[in-house]
Amino acid sequence: MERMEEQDKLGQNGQTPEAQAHHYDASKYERPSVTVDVVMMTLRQRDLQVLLIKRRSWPYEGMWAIPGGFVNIDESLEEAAKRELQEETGLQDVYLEQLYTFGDPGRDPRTRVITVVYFALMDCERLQGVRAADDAADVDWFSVYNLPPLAFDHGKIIDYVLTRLRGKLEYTTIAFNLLAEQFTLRELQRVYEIILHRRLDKRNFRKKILSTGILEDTGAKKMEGTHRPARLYRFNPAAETKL
Amino acid sequence: MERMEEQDKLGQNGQTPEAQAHHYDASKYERPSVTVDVVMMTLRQRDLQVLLIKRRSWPYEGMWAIPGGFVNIDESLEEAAKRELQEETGLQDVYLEQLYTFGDPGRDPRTRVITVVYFALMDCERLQGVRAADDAADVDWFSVYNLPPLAFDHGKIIDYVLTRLRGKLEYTTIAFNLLAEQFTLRELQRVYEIILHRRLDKRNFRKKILSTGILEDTGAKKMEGTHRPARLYRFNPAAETKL
DNA sequence: TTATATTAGTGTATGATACACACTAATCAT
DNA sequence: ATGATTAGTGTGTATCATACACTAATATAA
Repeated sequence: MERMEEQDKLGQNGQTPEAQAHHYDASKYERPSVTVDVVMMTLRQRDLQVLLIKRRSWPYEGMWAIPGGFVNIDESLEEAAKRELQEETGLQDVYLEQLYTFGDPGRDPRTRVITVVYFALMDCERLQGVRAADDAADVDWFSVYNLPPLAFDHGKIIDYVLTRLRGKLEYTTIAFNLLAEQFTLRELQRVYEIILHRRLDKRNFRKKILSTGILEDTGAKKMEGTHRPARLYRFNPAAETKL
Repeated sequence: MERMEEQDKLGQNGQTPEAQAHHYDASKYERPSVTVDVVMMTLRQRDLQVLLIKRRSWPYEGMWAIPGGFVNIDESLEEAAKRELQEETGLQDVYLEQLYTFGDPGRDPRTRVITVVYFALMDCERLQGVRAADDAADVDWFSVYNLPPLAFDHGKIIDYVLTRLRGKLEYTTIAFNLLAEQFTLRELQRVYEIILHRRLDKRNFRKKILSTGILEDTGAKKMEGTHRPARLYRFNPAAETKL
């Protein structure tokens, strides 16, 4: 009955496993590496897009991958994800959510890597210009509906993000993170349509959203193009009710 | 622009971070430990209960904790959780789901520990007798509605399990994992009532469950007590429709 | 054998929500 | 003034959620 050891995961003396290694089979306590990967998504060109980085070396050389990096010893997982986000897009204060942790041995042929996957949503207006100069051709946005060959298990990870995003769209206010501060109802509807990948009825959509009271009319209108101008709304987080 | 290193998480040569330590600030690559914790839940005595282990040493000596242990270098996270489950309850083929990964520095005062939390559901009939002899008083079942003082951030973790369990109850067939193969509709209703912690209307509950077609009448009846016997049903996973 | 206690099992009416569907309103350009 | 373009609006129908009370079948005890 190995419960004694299991109960007190780090042994009786509070030392790390390495310090106890001479008591045990050392391989038993060989440690996996921990990374965070961040799936960054935005709406561009009426499309749901994800940021990918082109790998320059083995393994999966030349394939595209989700950005990620090691968790430093003194930062939380979320801090690591935020750092990653900042390094890749220059943005802070972005919606960030932990998704799932992938840790199969063999998912990385080099060594055992356990990766905690976060996903981030940002509106592309804030993204304008920021890091636009960074077109060294090794980082780019791709449509989630038309992805290039992906390294590691990253295809599976993006599928999973999409499933979760669709699920949360129905009962949370997550969609607002993909829009600027002010937006028209049609723009909001387009967010839903692009993510759910199907048309929605305009009247029913407006009725449903407006009935929840999560939108505030700014009074302003969006004058653009040769047609009737649309009211601009703002998300009212105070009325954080369920959809 | 640190993208080069970030992109290729393990460096250009495929070696582990330790092997590269002389190139870098070593502390940057000091590695956290990774454990899995398994929140095992069952229905006993008309109550939702969780398995806890009493700590025998610092930190949190004498407090109760969720069972957990290191992830071995060659096993997947799920395999580690299954192993943990097997060690604590002797059961295999139990419902197991990854919940969330907790990794704040400081959540364990000894060293940096990132823990991937799984939760497991089991029916207490299978649990009968198994490991019943194991009453060394350092492992026991507790009502989730009346928990003892818990070590680490384990209170938060159990809260989180309960929230997720309640959410999934509404739109999945997760509840069946807490019952034996055959059960009456009243027993199923009781599972829902105990987890949601409120009374449900008998007629509406039966109507809803039966209308989904996920139950199969076994033909048998449960003869027990001095009252009308109840039909016994079986879960039909073929009709894995949504609730 | 009859009465009693106990839980199983059943239906209907009402309100709320989801869905399908087509025309008018306001602006810009010509 | 006209045409092109997108914004904005309401109603009827079907489906689903909810509230609610009595009869049925068994075991036990008188």
